[in-house]
Amino acid sequence: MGPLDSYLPYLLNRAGARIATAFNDEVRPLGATLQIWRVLAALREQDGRRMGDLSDTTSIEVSTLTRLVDGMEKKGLVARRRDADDARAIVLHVAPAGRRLTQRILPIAERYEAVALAGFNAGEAEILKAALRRLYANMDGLES
Amino acid sequence: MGPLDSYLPYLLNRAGARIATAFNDEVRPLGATLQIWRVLAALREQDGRRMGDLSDTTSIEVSTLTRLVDGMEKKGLVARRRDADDARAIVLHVAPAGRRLTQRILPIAERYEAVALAGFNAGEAEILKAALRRLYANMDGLES
DNA sequence: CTCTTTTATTTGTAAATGCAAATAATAGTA
DNA sequence: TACTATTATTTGCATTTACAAATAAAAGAG
Repeated sequence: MGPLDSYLPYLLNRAGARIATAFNDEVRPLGATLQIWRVLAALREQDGRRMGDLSDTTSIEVSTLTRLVDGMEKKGLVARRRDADDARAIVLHVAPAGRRLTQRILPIAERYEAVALAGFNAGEAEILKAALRRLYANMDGLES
Repeated sequence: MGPLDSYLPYLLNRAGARIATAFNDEVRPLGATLQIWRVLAALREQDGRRMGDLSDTTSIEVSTLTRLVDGMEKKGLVARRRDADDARAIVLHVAPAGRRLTQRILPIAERYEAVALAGFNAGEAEILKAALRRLYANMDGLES
């Protein structure tokens, strides 16, 4: 392996970590965290998701998610309901306070997208995103 | 903000998290962790780095790094020395066991690079890496 | 229909994390 | 030189995290 800054996982982590900590600092005054935002954003895309589904889409480990959701529930951001079709499962729904918080964080999220992609034109940005999707899918190749 | 999987910070985190957990699982049998590897890789690139420098290059928060290095020192992977030029600073050096561990992890790291970039040709890979470096640099634009 | 296996979530518990304060040394100023 | 400000690292402490085990329900086998 050559220099660190030609090593892809390094570059990926470095960029991700920098965005994550800056974003986290910025939503803290709103009483949120990056993890809370991840859950809210996933529910915004589709409400009533199962815990396991949320764990997959947010990349938050499922036992960690349980306790994160405990806190969000106490804050009135979300509500747990038992899934009608499968009593093992819990489905999570946004609550009014969660919707309000989402609306407050959205412009910040949009600003981060814009700042991160400054100097990229639309085509370049799409190529980058496609590459990141491919990269994620490529990791299937390890389950051997 | 549209669908999650067109949101760059999301794609970045998702890909990074997947690589990170898989890698972590893989080095665990060797008595290592991803964080330990990050420090070893940084020292492999340049030995005798300061704690603050290591914190920057590994994206590990400096107080977390202190305790991580405590553990690595106990395992004989690295050694702390006081910087001769500036007695406030600590410089970290790899120790023999650290070099051996690095050698064992290197092929795994190389495999991860290869798997992640499967299907990318050399030019595409370099474009992706350049984009990730730019993205990282773009975050300077928030310090306003 | 009972028994076993699989799936979904939570809980126990130890370790990792990160903010803020403490410590220690250098650099700058009068 | 003494005094203040800055920089580097560590420590205190509360929160977050994650592995493994426990719980609970559905699905499959006989």
